Amino acid sequence: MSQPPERAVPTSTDVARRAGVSRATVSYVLNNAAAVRISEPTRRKVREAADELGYVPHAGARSLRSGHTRMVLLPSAHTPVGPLYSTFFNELQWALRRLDYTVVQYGSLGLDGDGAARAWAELRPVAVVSLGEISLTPHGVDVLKRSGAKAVITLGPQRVAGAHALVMDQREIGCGAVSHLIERGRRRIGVVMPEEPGLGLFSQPRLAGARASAAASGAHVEPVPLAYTEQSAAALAARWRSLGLDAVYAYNDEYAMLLMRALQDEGIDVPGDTSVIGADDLLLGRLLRPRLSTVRVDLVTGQRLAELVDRVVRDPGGEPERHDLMGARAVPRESS
Amino acid sequence: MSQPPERAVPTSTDVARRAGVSRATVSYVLNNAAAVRISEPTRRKVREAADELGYVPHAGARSLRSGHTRMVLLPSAHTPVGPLYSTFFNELQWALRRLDYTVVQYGSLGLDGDGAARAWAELRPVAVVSLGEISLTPHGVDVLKRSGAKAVITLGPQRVAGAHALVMDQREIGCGAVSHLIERGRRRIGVVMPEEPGLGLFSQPRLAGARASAAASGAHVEPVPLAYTEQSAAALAARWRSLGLDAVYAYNDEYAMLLMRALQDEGIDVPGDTSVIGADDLLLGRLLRPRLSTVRVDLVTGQRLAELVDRVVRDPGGEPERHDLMGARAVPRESS
DNA sequence: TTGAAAGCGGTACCAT
DNA sequence: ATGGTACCGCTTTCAA
Repeated sequence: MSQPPERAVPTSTDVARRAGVSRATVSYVLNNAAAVRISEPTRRKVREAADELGYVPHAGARSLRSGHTRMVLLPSAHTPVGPLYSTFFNELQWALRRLDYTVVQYGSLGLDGDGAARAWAELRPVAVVSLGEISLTPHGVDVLKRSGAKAVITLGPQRVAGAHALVMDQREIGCGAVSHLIERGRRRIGVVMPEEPGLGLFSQPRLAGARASAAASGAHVEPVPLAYTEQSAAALAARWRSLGLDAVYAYNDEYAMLLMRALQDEGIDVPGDTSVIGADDLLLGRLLRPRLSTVRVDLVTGQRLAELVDRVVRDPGGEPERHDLMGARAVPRESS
Repeated sequence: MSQPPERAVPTSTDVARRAGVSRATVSYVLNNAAAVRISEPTRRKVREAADELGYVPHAGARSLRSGHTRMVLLPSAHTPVGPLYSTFFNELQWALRRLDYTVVQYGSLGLDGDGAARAWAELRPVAVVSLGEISLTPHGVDVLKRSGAKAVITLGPQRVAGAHALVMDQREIGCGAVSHLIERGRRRIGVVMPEEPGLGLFSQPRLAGARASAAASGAHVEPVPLAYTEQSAAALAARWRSLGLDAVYAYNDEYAMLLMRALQDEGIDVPGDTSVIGADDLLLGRLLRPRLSTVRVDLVTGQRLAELVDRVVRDPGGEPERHDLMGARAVPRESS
């Protein structure tokens, strides 16, 4: 099929030569240019030539000429965990494609905020939608905008100067969890803080929300570190009684399941001795006994976010908006 | 920060003017060109000017000039499920970046094989590593190679003509699971087939492996459709006894956990009446009682795959190789 | 209806 | 040590 002898990549010049027309005509035909009328026979010749050569236009050359792209760049450091994010992500990509954008995820693992922004800017995306795993600085936002990005949108716990912010206030999750526990009469509440790196952007605001909620009713909140391993959970369970807590909000359902099992193995009754609540409403949480209470998060739909991206791209003039996008509500089951 | 009045994107010409040098010098300095010697004061002036302007080179223009890119494109349709894939994915991205590649995931949801290949080819990636969620055709491979891709690597259940194939033979998973069940003395084995779309590329070969393994010992294999919902699991459990099966390999741990719980709720003893085994070795599987047996999959490390990509890019001449990359072995716990 | 030509931003050869 | 310049592939204006 493909010879080593470096077959040259076919260009529009090759197509033109093969079809016996000029490069201009090739461009007109292949882009269905409305402004000019090209005869049907010519169109066919051009298309055939392009097909036979396996011609594919060079996106870089095109963007160089036109001065813009239709690329929406989604930075991704850790691929987002959980079905919540992946559903959202897929929706967003699908909706953006329908709006005729090219959606590209840029793996930015191991890049700092400004370095990442520079790397993204090299691709001249028309929009950047950051899910907040990588911390975008105000300076990074500026670099992107100077490089031609019409829309820089952050979707995360905090807003960033200069960017349109879709604030997913993670505090609401911690708040919802702890409020529920307090309603259940709990007063000394542990909040699991995952030890895994990269989760701080989520766990910190969740803790803050938990604190706020507790402060309002004079309850006590105690951060509890936990790694996502059985050993770590067992160790925590072993010293659980000494902590004197009567409830725990365990970051999300996965950590909650892990901890709940460890507590049970230690002979601690859930929810009798200790209430447990997670977050994300994973199906698996319903399989445990007692069924895991959780906080359900209502994320913005990918569809709506795609529409916002498109609106900002078309009219970049507007002031950076701030939207609150997340609703969180406790779903009591049996573990609390 | 950013005015509506369309501030022009700074180019190397702007940097040159501001630094009082030529564009050539700017290029030399910013790329640390070894061939030419530029005085230190000039270097500083150029760098300062670039900084002040927020200059970021245009990747498209660069690739146009140089005739190649360092982009490795990873098509992604459904973001891969499970910690196995995401770990692998992150490793791969990280390792490729260390080799100085730009890693980009291209969301291809809703594109057919050839359309997708064309879309990818427009970006002129130097390599494409397809995880097999999108079906790459031989023609698609050819389009990519003609557009300059040095390496087209498929990582999936089947090989594709023209591409280097890293065959992850999913059959081994089904084979490992069913062999284990047969060793345990089981003879009538259900194989869960997820009803969710997009999983067929994985579930079909797993079933084939299960069949192959069963045929060798005269055991019976029965495909059992199951959706990832509690209702579906309950319905299946309700008619379980009528199926007359004494074991089930449930695609992966998530489906296995779901089904095991439903069977238990139906009063069916696991593993007494029915053995259950999953795959992927999720931590959560160990939290259930009985602990879930599973098949652990040893995927190629991202590091090694990155090295292969790099090798093929540097020496594209070689014949498409075929590597077998996956080892699978049963991890018996308590459910089988 | 079609073609010639300029120019987008960056690189690298060849002069100076 | 630095500058002038041709060229990469594509689009689009203008002329024929």
